[in-house]
Amino acid sequence: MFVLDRYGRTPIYEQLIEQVELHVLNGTLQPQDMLPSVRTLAVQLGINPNTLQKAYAELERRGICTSVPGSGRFVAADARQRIAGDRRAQMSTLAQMVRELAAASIPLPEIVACVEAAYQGAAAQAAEGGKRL
Amino acid sequence: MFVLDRYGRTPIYEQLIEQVELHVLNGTLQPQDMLPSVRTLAVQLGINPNTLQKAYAELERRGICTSVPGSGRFVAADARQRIAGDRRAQMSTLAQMVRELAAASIPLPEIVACVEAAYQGAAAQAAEGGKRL
DNA sequence: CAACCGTACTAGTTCGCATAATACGGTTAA
DNA sequence: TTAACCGTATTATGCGAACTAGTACGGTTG
Repeated sequence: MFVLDRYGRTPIYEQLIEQVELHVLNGTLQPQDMLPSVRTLAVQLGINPNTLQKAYAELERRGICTSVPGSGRFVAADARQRIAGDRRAQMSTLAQMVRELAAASIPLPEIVACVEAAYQGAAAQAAEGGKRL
Repeated sequence: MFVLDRYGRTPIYEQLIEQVELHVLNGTLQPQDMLPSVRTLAVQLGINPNTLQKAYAELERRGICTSVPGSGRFVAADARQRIAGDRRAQMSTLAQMVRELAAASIPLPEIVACVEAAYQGAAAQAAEGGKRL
């Protein structure tokens, strides 16, 4: 359910945040679902519980999940909307990347084709995920 | 000519690499142009010569510039092509980002519009730069 | 009561980045 | 030729972020 890159530059806790969000977006994690507990998932991934705690705390700060001490941690009802909102704001990053490609004289159609292909691929995968529900 | 962000997460030496490449792409730096010397630029930017050395060494490894000990460091003849090639390879990163936006249910037309706008903006800026040469 | 859950805190390690200081060899021009 | 540049190399150091380790406390569940 979670795959970590131990050697990249992105911290583990950010990778965890990213992956939880992706699971929420593609429906693997639904509202009210319980997230794996700090201890069990830490053991399963071979990382320190504190690292996981940090990721969960950040997810909670973003309103993507809520914690119930003694019981567990659950996906918020409006988690998907919150994440989608954040992603929309992220589009400025996409724009920056496109500007750099433009500076490299990479033709616009090539970029657009790449974008559309990626989008179609993701949409297909989402449809796959939908069947599982 | 160079602007650094001292507080961001990206290392200074990577920012330097990025900016040199951008200057090559937009024509501020032309083939055979001499790059600022390690010492002078280090003083000018208020950074350590070693940090600059690291950036220059990486640029050289990529074949974007060549060093002539005792004389200076110069932009390679095919620097622009090399950078453009690297950027083309970078498009997988762009695709990944698009997939995430797709997962967030952000409509494709919205993404494409953003891409085209960014591209047009960059193209316009490139035309501006061209006039200066 | 036992076995979970989240939470909090302190301490210590590791690693990359940046700095500091110094030294060596080659080129250029006065 | 000598001074003033150039690139290059080496060693030591400081620093902060990320991560680990260990421990402790309170709440919930069965």
